[in-house]
Amino acid sequence: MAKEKKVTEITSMDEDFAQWYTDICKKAELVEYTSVKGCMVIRPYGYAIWENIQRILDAMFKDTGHENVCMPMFIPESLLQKEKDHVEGFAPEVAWVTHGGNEKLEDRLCVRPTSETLFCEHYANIVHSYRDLPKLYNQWVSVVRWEKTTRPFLRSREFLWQEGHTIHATAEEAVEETERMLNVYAEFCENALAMPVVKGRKTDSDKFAGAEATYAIEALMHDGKALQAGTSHYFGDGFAKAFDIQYTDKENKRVYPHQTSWGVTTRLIGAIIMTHGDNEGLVLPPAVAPVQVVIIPIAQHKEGVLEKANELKERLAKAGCRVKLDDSDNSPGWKFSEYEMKGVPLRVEIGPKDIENGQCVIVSRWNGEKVFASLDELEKTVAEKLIEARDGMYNKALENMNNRTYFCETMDEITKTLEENGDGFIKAMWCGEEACEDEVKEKTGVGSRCIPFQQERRAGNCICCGKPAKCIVYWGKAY
RNA sequence: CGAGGCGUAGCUCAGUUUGGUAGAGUGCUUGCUUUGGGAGCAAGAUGCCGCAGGUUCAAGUCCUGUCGCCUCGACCA
Repeated sequence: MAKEKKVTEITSMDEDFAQWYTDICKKAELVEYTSVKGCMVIRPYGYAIWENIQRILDAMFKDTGHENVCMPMFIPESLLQKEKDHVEGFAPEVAWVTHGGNEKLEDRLCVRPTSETLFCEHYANIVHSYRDLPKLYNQWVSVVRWEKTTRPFLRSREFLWQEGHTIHATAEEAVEETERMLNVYAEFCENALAMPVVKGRKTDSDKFAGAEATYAIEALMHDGKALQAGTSHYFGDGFAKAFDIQYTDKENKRVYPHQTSWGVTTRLIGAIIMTHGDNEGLVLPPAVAPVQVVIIPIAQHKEGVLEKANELKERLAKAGCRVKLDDSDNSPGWKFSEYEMKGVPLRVEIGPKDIENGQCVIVSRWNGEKVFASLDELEKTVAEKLIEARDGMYNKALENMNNRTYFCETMDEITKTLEENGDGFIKAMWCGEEACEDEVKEKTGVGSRCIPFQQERRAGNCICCGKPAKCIVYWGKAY
């Protein structure tokens, strides 16, 4: 019978989380593989999610005073090598262009893995006076990092992202910018993606190559693994010195400016999948869902059903809703499954019986709740249900994160906690020494995720060496 | 890059042990009947068996090489 069909079935996440993830990517028509490893086709439905992410974030960037620019995709090797830590961090995973046509290039070109060096070269040209500062730039492009192990959205060799690059007169201003943008990311994740995050600073060993400080938002996935959802870096004047960017200040002195960079990537789509998805498939937060409401006519061949369905579609579209009417001749049951798999937040069913009663059925994807709604109040009810979906999804994800966050006082306790409860966030005190950080990872398998801004003192000593602790740290297994 | 697994129809896979006409389910196309949880019947189309060599009268099957994908590690957004 129908229920035995395997083709469209999604592997249960308890059975095989990795396969569940891959199934959703394919069956929800988000991506398709290509003949180049790690380079995927982002299909229309997947790309539409990215477009919504872009649209909302871009508005937030503009609101905070940023301008979009576009840098070249190639970086000459000589330019990449100007900042020592930076090149060391990225060189192992860059792709090189060695030929132009049949001619071998004198200075080979790397395909940008990130664009700090290009922005620096540019800033050196255009920043001369304190009057030229700050420059608050951002670009939406793709970058290439030749990863060995690849997974759709989480780790691909080419990925889409935005990279903000700003340059300021003072360190204070730059630090402020770094924090501001991390907050923008956190706000976006929590409001638009209904995804709770932990804001914090990365330990020194985990800093971006060339940064003075790296901040990150960390999210916890359904399987208890952590995912870095966004980063913001403070560079101090290190890049300015390496690239010889100087300006004349008010006192007519030549000084170095201070820089930042910050980015989020299509990995956010992976985060959405693994934060909200369930065994029926994807569950999309309304703000970024390509289709917010799907209308499914029941017995659509019957007089008046399609007309009514179209009328509802027009009304919802007019009310500002992204709405789709599926009048294909697939059975209603097929359509239910299809749009559940694709994570459409709300389903509106309209059939002869409903029309007779002046109502329709509204089903929420995130909790499966089914209600009858008066057709007169359709717009209002749909709007309420969409808000309810965002709030419900956020609270559910927050509860999952809280339930999977543990405080530990000894290394053995970490091991025991992970064994008993599965992966999650471990909160533990730390002395600040890299040796201890390494030892924790080696002995328990969890790495430091971040030093949260929201500090608490739950014990006096470092979990590893027992010396006085400096801070509490979130530890976890990461994607 | 280390360890393991897998490449046969759009998809999931059988067939490989023991060489002998290329298979199933699902999907796709057409028609009719259906329609409140992946509908039914009938007819039809679809294959460089990952790629390259080799052994053989004969290779999806055996041998060698190679490429790709998946899982787990190490590295990373």
